[in-house]
Amino acid sequence: MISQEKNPGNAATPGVPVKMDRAHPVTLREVAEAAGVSTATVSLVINKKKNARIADETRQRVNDAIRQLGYRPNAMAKNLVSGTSKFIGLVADGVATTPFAGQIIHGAQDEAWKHGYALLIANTEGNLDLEKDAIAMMLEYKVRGILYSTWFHRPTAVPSTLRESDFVLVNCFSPDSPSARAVVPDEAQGGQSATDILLRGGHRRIAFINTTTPAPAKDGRLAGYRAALEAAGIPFDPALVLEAYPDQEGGYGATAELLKRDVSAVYCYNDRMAMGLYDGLRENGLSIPGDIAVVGFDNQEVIAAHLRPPLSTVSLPHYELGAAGVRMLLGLEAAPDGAALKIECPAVERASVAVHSAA
Amino acid sequence: MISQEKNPGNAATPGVPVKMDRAHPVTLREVAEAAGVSTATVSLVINKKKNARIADETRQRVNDAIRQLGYRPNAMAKNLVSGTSKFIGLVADGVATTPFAGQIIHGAQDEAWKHGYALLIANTEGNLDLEKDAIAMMLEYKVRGILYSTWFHRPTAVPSTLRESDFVLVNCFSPDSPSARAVVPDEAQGGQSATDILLRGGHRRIAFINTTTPAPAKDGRLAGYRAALEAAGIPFDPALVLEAYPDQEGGYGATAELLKRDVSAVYCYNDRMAMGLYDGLRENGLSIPGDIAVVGFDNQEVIAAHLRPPLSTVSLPHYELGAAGVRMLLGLEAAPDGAALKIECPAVERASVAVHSAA
DNA sequence: GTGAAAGCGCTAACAC
DNA sequence: GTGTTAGCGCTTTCAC
Repeated sequence: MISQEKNPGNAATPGVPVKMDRAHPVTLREVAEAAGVSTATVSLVINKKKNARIADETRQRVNDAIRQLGYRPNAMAKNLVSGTSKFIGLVADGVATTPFAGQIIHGAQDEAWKHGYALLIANTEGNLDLEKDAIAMMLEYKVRGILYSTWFHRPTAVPSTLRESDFVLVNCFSPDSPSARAVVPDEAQGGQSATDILLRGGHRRIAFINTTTPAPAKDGRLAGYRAALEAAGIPFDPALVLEAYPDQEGGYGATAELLKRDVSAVYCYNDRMAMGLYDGLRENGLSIPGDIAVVGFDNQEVIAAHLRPPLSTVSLPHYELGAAGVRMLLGLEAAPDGAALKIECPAVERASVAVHSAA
Repeated sequence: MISQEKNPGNAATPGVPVKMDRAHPVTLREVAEAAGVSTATVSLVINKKKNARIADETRQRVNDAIRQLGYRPNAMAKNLVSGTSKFIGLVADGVATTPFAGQIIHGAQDEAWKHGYALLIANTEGNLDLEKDAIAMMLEYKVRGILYSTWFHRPTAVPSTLRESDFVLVNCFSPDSPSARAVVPDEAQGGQSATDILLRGGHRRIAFINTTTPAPAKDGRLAGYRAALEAAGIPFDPALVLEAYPDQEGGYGATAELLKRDVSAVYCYNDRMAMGLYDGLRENGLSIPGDIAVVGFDNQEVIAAHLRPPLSTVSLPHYELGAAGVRMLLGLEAAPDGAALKIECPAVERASVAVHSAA
């Protein structure tokens, strides 16, 4: 066991609060005694109450005592009195696990903090018992509300205990209780933006390598592709839509099929597929974007920004998802139509699509 | 504003706890009244006190009342009484931001949970004011202790307020206060393991592309490389150590220099460099691992596992760092020598090094 | 201007 | 076996 003093050498540093190393932390009552006033007065000073008619001299004495003793308010006591805590819970099925989705935590934490709330997190890794316990814990801490988030965009069931509190679904939605508030990425708009990058590059025959796995993203990204084509007056050709497993190997494996399609550009379901496709294309002696232009989806930084050439793609707005979740929870924002709030997936243009020489 | 009832249709579902939609949640006192016993009895039943001599029939009535009313204990009140909370704070300078370091949160959360603690997190993004506020908040919530973590392994200063609580440095260490408990990755062992993979592959002339940026990792990984060589009886040749910026571009850019060295294997400071090097090698018509074997460091999943060929590397144990941090904080584990606890960086062998045909 | 006192929801002595 | 009661540290009327 390592010995570790809590306040080494404070006594030797004049002017610095000297916190006694007592078992019990300094209480408001002790501050009051030290300042020779009542606890009520100290409370008023601390909370800077508007109509607090406190003599400047008194206020001064109290503040001195606070500094002297190194007083820290006890948030538990505070919350007990007020009945509500300043916590927002975040239960995640794996956002901490997966690389970029940690941004949901980040966005939620920033936004929560901005409004004076602290984040209480729980990673359930999909374990339902754990999830139940996590929610119970948050309920017991009287959280202001709970953000229930999934690491990839998908439908989900709302755990019944979640209803004992305010809650917002983040990156997921509940088909069973459509009235539940939710915030999700706008997959269709993203798919359209991705396709638009290619369209702006002058391409007309554009393939889409979709995923084989069913998901809102699969449908949404395809819908966006079709919408973009339609807006550009290009007829949809089902033959140009391939499917593959959504990772590097899938993208690589789709190369041969793709090359039979005689296209000048490809939009991949995600960046990982694009990464695999890069390899496949290269092996066939094709250059990007010269011979074929490529866009991905997700903007998975480690990959997209550093492939050669850097990959144009569309960003999955995890940070915004977390932040918007908090705002919805706090009633600062709502979906216009009462359905899920859709967050934009912004295009990120890099070098995998040549700039169109305006012909 | 969306209307959202908290307990839709409960009244229609017999057998399910009917939680009134009252402003005030159900209290222990109300449970006591409903069950016709005193609050003390209810408290005893809830906390399953060992020496609680409660009639089975009474216990039954209490439990029924609890279920009936949908009672949830108020953790704030509980903690107020006990004086300590069941929180562990985690302040991070960016673990939620960077891809894989979110695992620190994950590991800490799992381990904390295992011991009955909840995680209170704060991402400071390096902002010192925010950091101070975050620590203050945690102190006010009377956390059991604080994990102070950095997103990459580095020396750090210990904020003075941190000393008001128990704390453990995670993924960082304090040169100024060596007595502060800390847990860090074992870079030297990792470097040695990485080099060993190559050695076992039968390689003798092994280059090391180190980073240009000063960091414990830079020194440690080099030391490990030298130790492995020495253990294998291979003299250290400074000419085989190159330096480059630690990303894809850096690795790619180092290709030319590397090829002048006439080596059969390369150990890269990190996976991103290895990824860039793959491109460089390929452009020079060299195959991996046939012409040249490569190992990386970090085991950045999205990259390492999906390059072609998949990259052999060494894992940065972020999850373990977080978990060990919690254990140290709780006094369940300590560094043997009182210095920083070093966590192993396990080798992850994939296909970028050929298996040695035992000659 | 400031203090006394009630009470937030719970636990733990100590009665009976 | 079970009830009474005194706080935990704080906020908040309401007196003075």
